[in-house]
Parts: sequence; structure tokens; C-alpha cells
Amino acid sequence: MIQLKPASKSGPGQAKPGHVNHDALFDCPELHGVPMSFGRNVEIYGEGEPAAYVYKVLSGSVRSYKVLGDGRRQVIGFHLAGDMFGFDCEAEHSCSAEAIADCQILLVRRTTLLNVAERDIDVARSLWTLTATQLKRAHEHSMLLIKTAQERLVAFLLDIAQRLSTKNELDLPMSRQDIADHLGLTIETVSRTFTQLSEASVIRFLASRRIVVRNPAMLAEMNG
Amino acid sequence: MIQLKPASKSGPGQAKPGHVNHDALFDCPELHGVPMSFGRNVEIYGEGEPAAYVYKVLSGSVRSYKVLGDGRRQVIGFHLAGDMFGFDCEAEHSCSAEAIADCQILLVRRTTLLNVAERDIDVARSLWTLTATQLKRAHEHSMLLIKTAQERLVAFLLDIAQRLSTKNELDLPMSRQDIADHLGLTIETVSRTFTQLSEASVIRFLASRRIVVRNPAMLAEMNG
DNA sequence: CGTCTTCTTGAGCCACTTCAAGGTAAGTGG
DNA sequence: CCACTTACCTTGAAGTGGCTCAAGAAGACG
Repeated sequence: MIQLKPASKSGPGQAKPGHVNHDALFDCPELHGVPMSFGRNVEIYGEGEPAAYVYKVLSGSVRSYKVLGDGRRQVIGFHLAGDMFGFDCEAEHSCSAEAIADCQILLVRRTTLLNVAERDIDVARSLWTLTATQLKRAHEHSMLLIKTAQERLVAFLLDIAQRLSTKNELDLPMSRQDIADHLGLTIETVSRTFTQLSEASVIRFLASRRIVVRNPAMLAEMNG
Repeated sequence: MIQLKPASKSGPGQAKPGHVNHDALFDCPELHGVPMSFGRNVEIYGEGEPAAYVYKVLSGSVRSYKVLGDGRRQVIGFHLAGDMFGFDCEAEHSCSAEAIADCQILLVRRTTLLNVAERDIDVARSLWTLTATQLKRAHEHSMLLIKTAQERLVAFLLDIAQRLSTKNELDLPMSRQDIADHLGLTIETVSRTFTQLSEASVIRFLASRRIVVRNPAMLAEMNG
């Protein structure tokens, strides 16, 4: 882990290549889907419920999570505009999903998708590719959870920055608590670590959820 | 977390229902595969290498893992007899795999499998199902990593016990270091926690890797 | 403006790590 | 069969990173 000293000089900004959402699953004419709105903190589906639909985020963002018996929560991941989610292979959802902010989501009947996949090899392949990508992301997340608090937050920022395709300014849709539960930390540690990064001039806060990356090279270096 | 007191009384043993390996992917006549032997600690494939094959464990066991730049290792999972692994959807393996002990492994060419999947919808479905199952397992693993040391080890024991389909006696194929790297702990903490479980009469050691579950109910309860 | 939620900061604590040493088991060669 | 080696595991003592508990600051909103 890289030691931070408050108030080091910051270099000029640096752009990151964008990330393309390559999957055309919902573009198939048979899988048009129904758009639907969800308010802030509204549950889209719950763990253990029958998996009736698969989903694509049109606008807004979504968190999927699991909770332990005593209330500890693990945010499995965040789904941003363009992301698809809810692709459990079993008949029941293995985690819950909630709207982080008001959002619009496209719903496609799971059975419809599976039927189309039986005939259309491209759809079947997309289904697999999509799941495999999520698997890879889950493995990355496991790597995250063995790192230090600072490394976790840095990796999180880099991941979100890449997925939002914004150059150096991030608008985090999620709360500190969501971030903490995603990174396996407490809200206090997340807050303190953000403050450290800010004091080291690696990032700067325009507001508590609006971040400017002042030193992208440093941020990348801190990711190891 | 459940507090352990050394030397509580233990109840009688209790059987666990077996776990069936449901996937018939390698039974397809076109996907016969080639058996191959790997010695202890021999690498089967490395992270970043071209994914030429997919694998099925015939005997022995395998660990798949990723390492960070500074050497920290995360054991993503263990593959026991009957398990299939190496199903990355990309052309390169996203993690490494090594034989834990001497083992025999069935290899099937990835391209062959993908070709068959293009024509045979059952194979395509298996491919998806298998990946989705691994995804679910990866999510479970994330849950593991937010728990206490004792909970992690208990969950690990329950998982292995179920997958080995042995009633109350486990023969762990992996070292303490492997377990530690799987659970995000140090080898010392794993050892100490094993000792606690033993002192509480939840388990008993026949040898350092041979464990008898003396109190399955307690073990299950400790898992939350 | 007050109220509510979210975020930040401080001080003390604890679970797990680190560092260090010793024990145990299996293999090897004499 | 025993000395020696090596790998693996256990145990102890001290340190620490992140947690808990507590209070206050900063926004959001009616």
C-alpha cells in the first residue's frame, strides 16, 4: 500500500479510454421488453423470489446485494446505465436488487429469453458471455476484499470511473453506506479514506458524491 | 458470532445429504476428452495464458487462484473430483490453476466445445448453467469474506464436507496456507481457529488434515 | 426555519496480523 | 534403525488497521 502524505503536488489530468457495452441481447426484435420505473430505494426483486424477468438499466442505477441473518449486507455490485442484470440460471434470484436512485429499467420475461435462446444460438451465446463476464467481475471483487481499505477504495473509484466513461469527474450515484457494504468496510472507514485521498490531492470533492480525479497516474499506481 | 467455550459436551453425529454433480457436459460423445496427470503443485494453466482447454477433475484436487503484484494470493476456489473448471469465456484464462496433490484431469479442447455448443443447444445450455453456478458460488465466496475468522472457517468446513459427500469425517486435500488464502486470513489465524473449534469439541483432529465433525448441529448453527 | 438524512471526525478498542519460536510428520541417506 | 532435513503446522507475544461508539457538521427538503 502506498503511503499518502497530505498536500503533495498534483499533476495534470489524464483521460481513460471508454468502455463499450458489447452485448446486443436486448436488441433482438423478439426481446423488445417493457420499460418500467422504480423509485429510490425501491426493491426490484428480492433474494429467493422467482426469477420472472431479466433486466437492463436504461437510466439511473441499481445495487444488488445479499444479507446475512444478522443484517450484515454485502453489495455484490452496482448496475449502471446500459448494464444488464438478474441473469440467475436458477429459477430463484440468488440476491436482491434495489434502485439506488429513481431509474428506468427494461424488463424481459425470463421464459421468453430462454425460449429464444433455445432456437437462436447468438442469444444463447450472449447469455453465456454475459454470465461469464459477471463471473470474472465477481472474481475481481474477491481480489478487492483481500486488499487494504485504501486499495479497495482506489480500485472502486477506478472501476466506477471506467464504467461511467467520464474522464476525470465522477458523479457517484451511491451512498457511503453502499460503498462500504460493497468494499467490506464501515462507512466511517470509507469516509476517512476518502478524506485521506483528498488530503493527498489524488482526488478533490466538489460535493460529497462529486469527485474530480486530480492525479489519475497516482490513483492508478495506488491500485498496484 | 457464536462464543466458544472449550470442552462443551458433544452430541451424536448427523448425516448430510449428498451433492450430485448434475452436469453432463463431458458425457457428450463428441466431447470425450483426453485424461492427463499432474503432479503436486504443478501448474495446469496460468493467468493470462490462452485458454486452450476446459477441464474436469477425475481424481485429486485443484486450486485456482489469482495473485496481486506484491505476492498476496487469493485462492478463488478448490476443484474436487467431478468438478469442471477453466470455463473462461474470454480467450485467456483469468486465473491460474494448480494441482494440490497428484491428480488426473480430463482435457477437452475449448474450440471443440464451443463448436459443439454452436450446434447442440443442450451443450450450450450446460455451458451457461455451469458458468452461472460458478457465479453463484463466487457470490457466496464474497459473503464469506465479510465474516469473522471463525465464521469463515466454519462455512469453509461445511462447504467442503458437502462437496466431499463424506458424512462426518473430512480429509482436507489442501494445506493451511491454501485455506488461509481462500478465506482471506493468515495461516496462523486459520490454525488458531481450528484449535478453538477443536477445544470446543465441535470438531476433532485425527491428523492435521483429517477432521471429524463431532457436533454438526453446532457447526451449522455457527454458520448463521 | 427546523427536521431528517447523510457524511465526517475523534477517541478508544479489538480481531486479526506480524514476528518469532518451537513442534510434528514424512522423507532421505547412512 | 536413527540422525538429519525439509515442509508443514501450532503457539505465544506484541502491534495495528479497521471497527465501535459518540458527537457534530453539512446538505436536502418541506
